[in-house]
Amino acid sequence: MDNIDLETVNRVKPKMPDTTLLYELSDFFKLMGDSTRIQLLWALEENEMCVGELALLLNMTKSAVSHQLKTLRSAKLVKAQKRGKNVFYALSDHHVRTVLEMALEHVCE
Amino acid sequence: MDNIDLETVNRVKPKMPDTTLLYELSDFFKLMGDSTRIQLLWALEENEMCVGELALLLNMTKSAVSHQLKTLRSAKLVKAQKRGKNVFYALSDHHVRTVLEMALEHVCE
DNA sequence: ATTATAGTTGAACAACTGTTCAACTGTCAA
DNA sequence: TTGACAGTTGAACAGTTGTTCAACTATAAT
Repeated sequence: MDNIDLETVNRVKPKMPDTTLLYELSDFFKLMGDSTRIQLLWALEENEMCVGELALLLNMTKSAVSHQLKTLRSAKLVKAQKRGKNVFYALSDHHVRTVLEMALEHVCE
Repeated sequence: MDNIDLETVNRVKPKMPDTTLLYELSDFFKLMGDSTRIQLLWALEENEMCVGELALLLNMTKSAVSHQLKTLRSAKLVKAQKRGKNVFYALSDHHVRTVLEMALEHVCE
């Protein structure tokens, strides 16, 4: 006696995402799953800004902001450009806006 | 002497999301930021399934699956229905599919 | 050259997260 | 009623994550 429908399981199994894609997907969502990083992306959608400006805007230390920018940068979501003493950050991927808007639609209902 | 452009900061500040929305957004992304939960949602997009079937499909213990289903359920992303000895889970929000597809598009490039 | 500012870095710490394990509830069959 | 199965639950554990702190590099101004 077995309450499991093996047919269903076997039909769905090949439709599951492969491991690589799966981890890319969850890594992307993990990246967005932090309020500081969302704020950074949100702000940079308005204007490129340097670390000090972002720190002032979010009321955080430059160190904390810099750490998170590094994370976003290594995920290729933002890019950095040094000008004089400052390092200016800007969005490098305009997919970000779309995904944020989709999530907003989901959350606001 | 101050290298910060206060005008930019003051212009962007009012455009930032308020605290509540911010946390709703990041909580939603946190929810998607786990490969097990993505697999569960992905599978349930194909068919409602009971805990045992999902555990078999993902090659995990029923306990682990149950814990994650509880998380998804309290976020209203899935709903449960008891039938006999089994508890069948199904998607309760078809926004999920859209968001997953958007993220897929982002990741696959 | 010296000093001050902008930003980065790594270690440390606390908080959080996902899985496991064992004990438990509830349902069906014999 | 007894036993087996389906699922849930909470505690415990290890692994991860975000911020802080202090030390550091690099650029610009005097």
